[in-house]
Amino acid sequence: MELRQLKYFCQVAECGSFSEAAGSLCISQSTLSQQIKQLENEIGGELFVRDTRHVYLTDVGQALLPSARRTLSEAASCISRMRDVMQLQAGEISIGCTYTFAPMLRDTVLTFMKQYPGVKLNIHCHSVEKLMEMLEHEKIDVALSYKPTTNYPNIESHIIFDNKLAVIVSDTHVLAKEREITMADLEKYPLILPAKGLMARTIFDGMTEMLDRKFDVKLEINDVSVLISLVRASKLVTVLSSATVAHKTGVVSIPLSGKGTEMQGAFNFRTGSYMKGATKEFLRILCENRSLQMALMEIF
Amino acid sequence: MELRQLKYFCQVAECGSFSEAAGSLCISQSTLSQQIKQLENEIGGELFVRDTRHVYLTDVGQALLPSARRTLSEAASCISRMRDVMQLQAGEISIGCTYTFAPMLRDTVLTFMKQYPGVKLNIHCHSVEKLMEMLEHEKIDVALSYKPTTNYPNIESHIIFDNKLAVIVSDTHVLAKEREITMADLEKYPLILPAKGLMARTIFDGMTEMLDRKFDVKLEINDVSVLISLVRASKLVTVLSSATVAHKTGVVSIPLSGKGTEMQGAFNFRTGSYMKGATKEFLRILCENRSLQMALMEIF
DNA sequence: ATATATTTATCGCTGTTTTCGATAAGTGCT
DNA sequence: AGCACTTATCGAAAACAGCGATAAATATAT
Repeated sequence: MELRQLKYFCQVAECGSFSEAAGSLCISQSTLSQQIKQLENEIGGELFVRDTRHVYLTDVGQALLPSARRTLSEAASCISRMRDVMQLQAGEISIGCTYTFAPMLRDTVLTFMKQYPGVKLNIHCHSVEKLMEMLEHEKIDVALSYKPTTNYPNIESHIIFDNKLAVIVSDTHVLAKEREITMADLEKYPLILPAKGLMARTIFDGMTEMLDRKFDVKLEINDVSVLISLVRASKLVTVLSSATVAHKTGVVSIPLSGKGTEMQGAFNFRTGSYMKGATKEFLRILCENRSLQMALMEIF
Repeated sequence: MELRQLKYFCQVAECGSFSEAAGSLCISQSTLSQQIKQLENEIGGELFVRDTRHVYLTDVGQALLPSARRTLSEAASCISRMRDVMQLQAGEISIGCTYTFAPMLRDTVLTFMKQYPGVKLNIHCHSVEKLMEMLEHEKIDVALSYKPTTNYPNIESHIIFDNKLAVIVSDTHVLAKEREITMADLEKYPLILPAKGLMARTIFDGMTEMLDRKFDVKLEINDVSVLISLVRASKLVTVLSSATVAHKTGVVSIPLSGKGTEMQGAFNFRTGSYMKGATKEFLRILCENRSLQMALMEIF
């Protein structure tokens, strides 16, 4: 049994005539006769009673008709669903990002949802390590984060902006007016640090591990928003990528001198793997919006 | 797009491998590759991403998979529905009968329902004329009635028993003991007649139209049950086919002498037309039961 | 690094199937 | 009886599914 035969069958049932059905199907009447006969042979029963003037459905034919129509309609919906996905009118993508990157996604998400209302967007905020694992297991299609310092196999990173680790203080802090701050300067102030696992902390640790600095670390915390609000409301000092506080009020970021402060904003995806059309679109929109953020970046 | 290709596609998606899918489908891997490629060409998009080790669904493929499965399952249900109907495990038939015949159907209906619980039975009680019209318009598959006196084109009658018009009286009536009654005798008693349209009346009118009889008709009624109960409870006399009162108590039927008293019980169906398997079965059961009724018939 | 094994794609060929046009056969209508 | 219209059948041609062999690619093993 093939879809072609079901289509032929339904047409004959609708027309009540082989010749008329053959006409509207644009095939010869003989072909139609043969195909119906073949279907009947396969089933082992007659589908039509052929009066020389008309054609009637047998009880078996009557049983087949609604089922055949449903089958054809399901087949049609196969096509339309695929076309919808291809035209980005349907489907679903999952975007991963670090908590630091989440605020940057706002405009991209809004633009994407507006442009592709049929596509469902799933956003997962996690640590870089968790994101890389999710990428590997295909839980997400792409991950936005600072480029991981460790190398993950089968994962490729595409850098979208360069950033540097900076010192963050309240805008009323005595350091707020400085043009640049050294690691030595930092020893003089009470610190509050992002918890281990966050990229800023990883970079910071990388910078300090060769040195013999003694910092006055008062607190570690893994929530960047809370970290920033603590800094804003106190004389405490922290280090974060300058982009993280780009939109925040009440705090300022001051370049941190030294080597190894570079942090690269990137999207990460499975090497060689297929990327969904909708994901590509999301990234395209992200990169368009990026120019805005780049401008902000370049202030520092 | 054909069912074959959808089947292949689903198998590849399930196996995650062309070669393995080809094995379980009992076709060569090259054929499978070609068929999937053909499907992809028709759609205008890729369904799988071929890693040399594994095969992954693209977003289009992911969209197709559930739809394809539904389509295949609908196609399978086409087959099973038709098989059910062919094996008389599903379907529906409509039986027409006159009010006179309805009581005779009881046992047939019970046997049929027991034997074919999956088949729905519709029973329509109407006048012979209405039944013939319904037959013509395919509202019913077969009609049970006395063979119509007028000839309907395209309708064939198959006689299942012979019967005669009889005089019906209460078993306490003075005529109850008679062996035979003539038309002349009937003039001496008050009559109650079945209304015009009922077959017994048609026969009776046929017998009297050539004669110049003056009957004392007290009442006409088109409900046979009420007619019989009136006769049972009074000294009134009526005429009906003897079979009609075969099962009734309190009334007796006495042969009516004269010509043209013959009435033939028959099932009527469209000439040349296809008869559903379930209808044939219903009639077979009816005719088996008929032997019982024939025995009753032969009493008179 | 090289070889091996495994996987998918492609090519040429074969048998089958679909399709067509022509024709036969059947039946209602004039 | 003949016409008009239907479906079935036949033979030929085109299209297609399917196969085996082979190429190309790459992960795994050596």
